[in-house]
Amino acid sequence: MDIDSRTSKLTDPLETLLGYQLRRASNVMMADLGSRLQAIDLRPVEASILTLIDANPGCTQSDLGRNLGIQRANMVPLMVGLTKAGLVDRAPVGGRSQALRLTRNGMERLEMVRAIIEAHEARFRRLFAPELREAALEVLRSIRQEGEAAPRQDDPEPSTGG
Amino acid sequence: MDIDSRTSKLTDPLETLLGYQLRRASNVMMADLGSRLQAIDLRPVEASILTLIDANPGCTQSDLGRNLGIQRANMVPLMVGLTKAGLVDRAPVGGRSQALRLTRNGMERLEMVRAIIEAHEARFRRLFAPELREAALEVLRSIRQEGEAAPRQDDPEPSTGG
DNA sequence: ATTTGATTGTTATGCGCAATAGCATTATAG
DNA sequence: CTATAATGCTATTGCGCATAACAATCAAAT
Repeated sequence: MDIDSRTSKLTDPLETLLGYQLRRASNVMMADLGSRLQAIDLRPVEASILTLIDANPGCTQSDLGRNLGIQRANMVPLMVGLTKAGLVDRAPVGGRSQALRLTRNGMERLEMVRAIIEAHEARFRRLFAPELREAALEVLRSIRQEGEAAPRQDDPEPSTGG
Repeated sequence: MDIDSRTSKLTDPLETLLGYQLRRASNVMMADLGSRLQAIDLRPVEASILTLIDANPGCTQSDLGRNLGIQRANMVPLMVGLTKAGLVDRAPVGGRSQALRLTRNGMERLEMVRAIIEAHEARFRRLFAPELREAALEVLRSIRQEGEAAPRQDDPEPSTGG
């Protein structure tokens, strides 16, 4: 190898890989959001769930799972937690289904979530040239469709997660 | 709620969030790469490591960790695995450090990795309008810098990971 | 030259997220 | 009515990442 063998900066052939950059950028944003949400004792997934329930009162936890790409099984402890925390109310609706709604506490918490998310998004949105913003979101959505439509040969449905 | 209460498609206020879309897109790409790499018995992290060692022969595993955003402690089982698999060679170099190099097997495997990554990247790169490609990578890199530079108040160094 | 500090590889351990398989309950379609 | 499907749930596994601590070795300071 060349000159700076002993420094810690390596030449990085991964820098040009879309998948790699996407992953690291995503991790950075998740870390930022996570640390902000800690202040109101929520994790990113939980914030997503509150947001979704508010926009779709009466939905079931299976609905949420499908939209967020979370397995039914993994939704259980999540919803139990939010319910015990008094943020979500579950009302039997016939069948095994339960209609989900935010409690008053849940709505108040959601307001804080909104403020936090706004600050968080603003921090990073400013890195995008204005003309790029909408286009970027659009491309990201198309990547999702690409993968969720044809997960390659097998059937291993998405992993995504809220 | 409105008309299609009972369908599984919810109205999704998260669609416009950069962080959310980034995360889901990243998960899609990781899933795709993961399933492809399974064919040659490697995981994405391992493929990254092989790539990095090849580009920086003689580097240490701490170097790799720093570049990939992986904790020293978590590098250990990774490198043990790759070494036992006969893909990487570790030679003491003074101090506790070990100089890492790909074995012949490692180089052959890396060739397969390259082909796989190329196909994988091509699948998704085609979703980007050509003018967007370089700009997009650049923005993603800037997001990384943003987060790795100022992880917010505390010191919780990045989580990223290869 | 000896102490101080930093770095490297390592062990152990815990937490969070996601996947799988299986089960009981209830609604719906034939 | 019966077969099918969907919902919520349990249990278990594996992976990724974090922390704390430790021994070995080098580098710098006094």
